[in-house]
Amino acid sequence: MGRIHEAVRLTADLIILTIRDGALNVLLVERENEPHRGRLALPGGFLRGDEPLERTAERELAEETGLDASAFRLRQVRVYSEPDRDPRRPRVITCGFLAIAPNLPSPVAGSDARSARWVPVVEAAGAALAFDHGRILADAVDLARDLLQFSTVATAFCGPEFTIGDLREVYETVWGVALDRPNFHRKVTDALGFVEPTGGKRPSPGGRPAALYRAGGATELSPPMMRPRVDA
Amino acid sequence: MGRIHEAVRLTADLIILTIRDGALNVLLVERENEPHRGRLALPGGFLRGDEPLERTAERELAEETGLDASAFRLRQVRVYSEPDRDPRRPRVITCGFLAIAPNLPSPVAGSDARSARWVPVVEAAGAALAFDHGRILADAVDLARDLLQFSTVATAFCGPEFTIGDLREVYETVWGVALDRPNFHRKVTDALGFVEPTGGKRPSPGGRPAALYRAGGATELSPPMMRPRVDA
DNA sequence: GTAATAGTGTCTCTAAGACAATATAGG
DNA sequence: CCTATATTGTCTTAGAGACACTATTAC
Repeated sequence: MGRIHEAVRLTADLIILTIRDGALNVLLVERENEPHRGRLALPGGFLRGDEPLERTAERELAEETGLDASAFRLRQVRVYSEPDRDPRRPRVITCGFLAIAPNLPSPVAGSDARSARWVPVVEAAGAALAFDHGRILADAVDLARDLLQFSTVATAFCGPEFTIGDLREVYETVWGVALDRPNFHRKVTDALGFVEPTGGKRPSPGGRPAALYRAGGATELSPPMMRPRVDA
Repeated sequence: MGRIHEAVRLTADLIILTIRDGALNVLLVERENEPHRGRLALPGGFLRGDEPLERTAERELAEETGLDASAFRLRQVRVYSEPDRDPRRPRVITCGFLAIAPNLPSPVAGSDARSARWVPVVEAAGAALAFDHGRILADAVDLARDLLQFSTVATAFCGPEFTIGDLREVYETVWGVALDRPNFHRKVTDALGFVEPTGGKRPSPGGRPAALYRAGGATELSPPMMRPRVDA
């Protein structure tokens, strides 16, 4: 085989999003090796042996967060193959994988990455992440915003039981808009398979207690949750 | 670097869709080399030197169709990295790129691929394509169907000038449904930036001549063109 | 005239959005 | 009682869909 078909190395980079303290957060690690040593970066790693790239992503997810990767649905964001995105040779090309996580108890129970921590997305977008991870993060957040519109993934940001108010806060946080409470409530409870009541209730601070729900069986959301028009 | 990070080779495979004789067609080539020699496959090729994968795709598009790749908008479908998808070693991992083309004059004016030809998608889905190209094609067609819904790419299936009827046939062909003519007409002409009239007309077979339009400036379509509900 | 296709008008119905009103808790 | 949050009700309006109707050509 000719040298013209340069061999490359592939990595899977993870964009693990969650909501903490009312803000969208992403899991970042501090790089311990060159290049970009000490910079914040998305967790990720090299494709190994005979695994598909999806398994690479699952493996890294488990290593970085200590969570069972099978509980998450990973989604490809896209491939990043600019020749200068990584100075190493042979070239390093990556694929972004989006994961949506509920609010996790400790900062991160992960083993491998002692330096892993949650960072608000607005803050991460301001910081200069390693490689082209800033761009990858932005693309993943865009994807997440679209997913909220047409699928039921919003429940993945919540725990096993949640209130309609919790779910509304997910939309408001990820989209950065305020939604009408009564209309949101009706829309969500009317959509088939989005949420189903558990029968339980949770007290609200100084108000009527909210009914608890769990995620329903549907993955597609129809009619979609319309994002309010942005009048530019 | 340890052997654990096996080097891989990357290819870009193209799913070039067009409409011919009222049917959705895809450009396929007959493989001239092993593996899968003689089988139908998507056009594509290896990443070369220091180019990004997008340029690989553009290059192959130009080589296979003779068309200027800059006239097309290529979209990543996704990465296919199953270890057994290609028997060659080192592993070959590919990324699908969707291209939407107007009805081209000759079968294919391409230079390199003498065996390139348009194949109806329904026929290609039945035939056993090389590698996992059947799956890639199916994913790309799904993506195209979604794009019609939320973007203005339908005009890319048409030439520089087209009638509303032409555009309606694009939707009907790709979605495989019949659409209401009056409602479609109003919807398209009312949407901002979707189409703009050229002032010209084109005679219809035994009917009132149709006004000609060209693609408008918008890329997003809002409100989206709703695909009729499928009652499974 | 008829046939065929292009385009307009109008009605119904679903669903989004605004917002009033009611329900249920803690103080 | 008041306050805060959850939930239901009601009205308005945008837009999808059905379909009658008009317009413009070829024959």
